[in-house]
Amino acid sequence: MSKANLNLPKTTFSMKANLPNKEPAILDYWNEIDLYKKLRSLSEKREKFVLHDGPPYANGDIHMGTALNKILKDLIVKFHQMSGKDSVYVPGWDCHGLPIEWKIEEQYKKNKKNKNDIPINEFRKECRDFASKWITIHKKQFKRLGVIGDWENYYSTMSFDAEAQIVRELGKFLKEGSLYRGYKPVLWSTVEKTALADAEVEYKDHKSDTIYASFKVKKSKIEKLKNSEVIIWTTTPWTIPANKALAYNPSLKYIIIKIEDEGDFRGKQILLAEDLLKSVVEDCKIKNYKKILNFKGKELEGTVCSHPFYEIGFKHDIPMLEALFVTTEQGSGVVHCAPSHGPDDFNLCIKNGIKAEETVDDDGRYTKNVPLFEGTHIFKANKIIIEKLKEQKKLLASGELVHDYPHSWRSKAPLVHRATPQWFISMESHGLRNKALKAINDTKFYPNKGKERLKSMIETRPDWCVSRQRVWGVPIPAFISKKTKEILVDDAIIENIAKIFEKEGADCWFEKDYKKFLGSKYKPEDYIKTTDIVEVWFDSGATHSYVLEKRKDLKWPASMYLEGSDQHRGWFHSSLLESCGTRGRAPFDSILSHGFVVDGKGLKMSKSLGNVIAPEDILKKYGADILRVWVAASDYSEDLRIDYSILEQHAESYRKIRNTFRYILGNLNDNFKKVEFDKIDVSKLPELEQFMLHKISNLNLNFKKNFDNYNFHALYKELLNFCTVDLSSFYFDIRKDSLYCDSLDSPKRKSTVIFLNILLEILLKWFAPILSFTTEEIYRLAKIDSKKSIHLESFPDIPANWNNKKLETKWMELIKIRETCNSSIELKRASKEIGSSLEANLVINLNKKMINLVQDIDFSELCITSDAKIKESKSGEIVVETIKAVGNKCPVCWKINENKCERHSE
RNA sequence: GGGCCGGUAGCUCAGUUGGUUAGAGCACACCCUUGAUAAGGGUGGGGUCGAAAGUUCGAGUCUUUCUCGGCCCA
Repeated sequence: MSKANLNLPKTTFSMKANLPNKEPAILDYWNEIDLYKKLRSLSEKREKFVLHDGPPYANGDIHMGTALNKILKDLIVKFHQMSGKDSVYVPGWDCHGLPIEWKIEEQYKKNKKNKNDIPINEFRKECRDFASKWITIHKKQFKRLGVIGDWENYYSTMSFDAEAQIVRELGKFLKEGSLYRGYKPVLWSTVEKTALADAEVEYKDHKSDTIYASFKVKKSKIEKLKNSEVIIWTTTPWTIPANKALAYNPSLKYIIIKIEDEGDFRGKQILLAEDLLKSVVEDCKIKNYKKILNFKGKELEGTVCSHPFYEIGFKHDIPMLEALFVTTEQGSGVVHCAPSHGPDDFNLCIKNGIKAEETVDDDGRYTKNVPLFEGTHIFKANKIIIEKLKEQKKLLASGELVHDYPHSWRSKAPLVHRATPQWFISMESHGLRNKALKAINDTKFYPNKGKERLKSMIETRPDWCVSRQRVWGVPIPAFISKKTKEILVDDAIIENIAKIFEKEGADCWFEKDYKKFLGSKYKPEDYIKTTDIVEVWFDSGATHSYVLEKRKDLKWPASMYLEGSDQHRGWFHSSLLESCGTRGRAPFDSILSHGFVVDGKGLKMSKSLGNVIAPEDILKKYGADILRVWVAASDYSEDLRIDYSILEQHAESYRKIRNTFRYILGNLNDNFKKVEFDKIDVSKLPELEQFMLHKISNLNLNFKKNFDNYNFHALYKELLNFCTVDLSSFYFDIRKDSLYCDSLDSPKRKSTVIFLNILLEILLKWFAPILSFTTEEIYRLAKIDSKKSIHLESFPDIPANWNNKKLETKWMELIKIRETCNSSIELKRASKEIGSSLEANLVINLNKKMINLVQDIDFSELCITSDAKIKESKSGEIVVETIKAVGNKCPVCWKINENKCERHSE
């Protein structure tokens, strides 16, 4: 061995990653070899793991949240695949719905076209094309992240199969009887005679009539309230005929006062919130009054009033209901509730078993459900109502108020909340709520807190409103009898509609002639075809039925649903309800939810704050593997912070890992030789290698444990620490001497090479799900196997005999001694006596017991010094002396010897 | 405004049922190396555990209030 034939590392694996350039080539390669197909045929007979993709909305470029979601999914899919499952991933898209409809309308607006002039199916086609366009774009963006899935056979909620199955699913609720027609307030324009979405609403000033009206108390636990009247304030007097309840806040303080002024209210007692007494007295010009009683709102429980128009035919009871939305900002502290004319009112009433009804028709006129006022237009009703209230001595005051009020963006006309006929799925009629709650109990949640979150939502949610008055969606496949007004319930018709949709898509529903849906059994002239569409949460909530159940490569239920934590109210929620309603259990075995992406300070990303980072920027600057590291290293159970300094930290870690691989490859000269793990005679290896195998064995146990709990950030950290602490600064540093300066046939060097081969294979596999591109680069460069891709591999089986607890105890001691040696060397270095540790000789003072433990250990090897001697001492303390080595520096191994170098002199 | 979740070194994260002086890696500083070299090694500094009050012999950990942030609802 001479200086000329030193075994210095040599590799074609570059130190610089250059990921933004290299990754696309690897993507091409995966495409070329058809990796997804290979994965499937490879794992044909294995147990399935199905992560069912929650469909993103096919609209707009992906953002960090979507990138996080897809990468996290890909991590889990790959981990399961490599742990021996058939881990199938079929991406999907959510396509129907208002935002796309809205986009198309915007385009019309720009071109001065009117939506109403366009045939419905022409409009729907444009929506479909729009969604398709975005699916293509998304697909490319998701693939770029390294996500492997069945991109060619993705699913979408607008495929004909999906549209047909959504009809069948709805049919099941219809047949069961839990799908019913009811009423619910929506924002309505009486001018355009249509419902408006939030995005179509403009808020601007509007002058409203205001009134203080009174409701006589009929029944109460509070004795003094029995002769009193409850005061309400409203800016919509015309809703008074639709009043069904009054709302109070249980935590507010209320007061009863007696009015002593002349007029309709002389001698009457009225109830209001104490905090609003001053403003009510002022508004109503009450001059003389007496305070009668104070009490907490809670005591109002069970109080019932009668309608101000009781005497003229409004005989129904008006219960007082507890509601937190009642505040002391304005009014009287009691809110008048017309469930047909306000979302708050509606929700409160439905919770208390009071249903909304159709009180106002499309044009804005009272219906026959409103006695006395039928046919009157609501915009002309205020005056009449105020007059009637006065007549009934129930009007305390009236006035006017200019305030922010919703208007139609198109006609600029003021809007109203109006109860319109809607389709609901009952939470109670067929025990849906209980089924869903049980299903939650049977589901595993990661993190566990998701369980409570979903449960509390299901516990309190009202019936599910599944209809929308829109065009871009699946039609509600129902016919209503002209004669009996009953809904046609017939399995054969539903199946017939579904069959037709399967062939033609749902567009055909909107064609004039609907005879073909009814077949020969029913006459089209006897029925009205509904024009509502299904709300999109039902579309996506039913994906399990047309994706998981229908596809042979998948299974029902899914192993996992994985989405952002907002989906507890979204997809998790709707999927759970849909599936419990139709199949009696959840469509998933487990749910994993992740937090939101926020900036480096924990603030949400927004254009106005200027803290938005697009995945595209990161891909250009760092590459997908860095983004994947960020996902793996972050704790997804909370919000995930990201900014360029955070990314820089992760890029730094990546470089460390990359250099770990580079060291191994260099010392193997890119020449990997497969080692059969269970054929190694561990006891024949040097103790250092035995110890490292033990480390691997330990790490493997933690790797599995962390994967079982989907604890990726812990898993990644352990891998990273292994690279930096155990390998780079310990094992690699020590073994450089043997690798560089021992002859190729030296047993120690050969053992080292065996270990490096083992290490390379294991590390590559462990890192593959995270560093999908980099591990593939190495896998191909080092020709690890003929399998064509690292992603076709499985995690290594670590032989049980690699674990060696006894050796670990011993080596923990050795490492402690090594640390003391380093401290001692550092002292000499600081005083400039030595530079390199090879310029040092060590004298290590140990007690008898320790000496016995370390007798076969060469500390000059462990500490990379020229010499190390052990001296016996009495004390249990480790004391190390560093002495400057004198002699000749061997030109080969650089060790300093008084005599010739034993290894490197002929 | 309400419900839920969270705040531990510059960053990413540990921190058991309350119990020594709160840990790791990265980053940083200094030194060494120049045979992993736009690499590698060594040593070291750095925290009022979001704030305050309380319970306790003892609080990062339990209670209350406040504050900041996130999601959902209104």
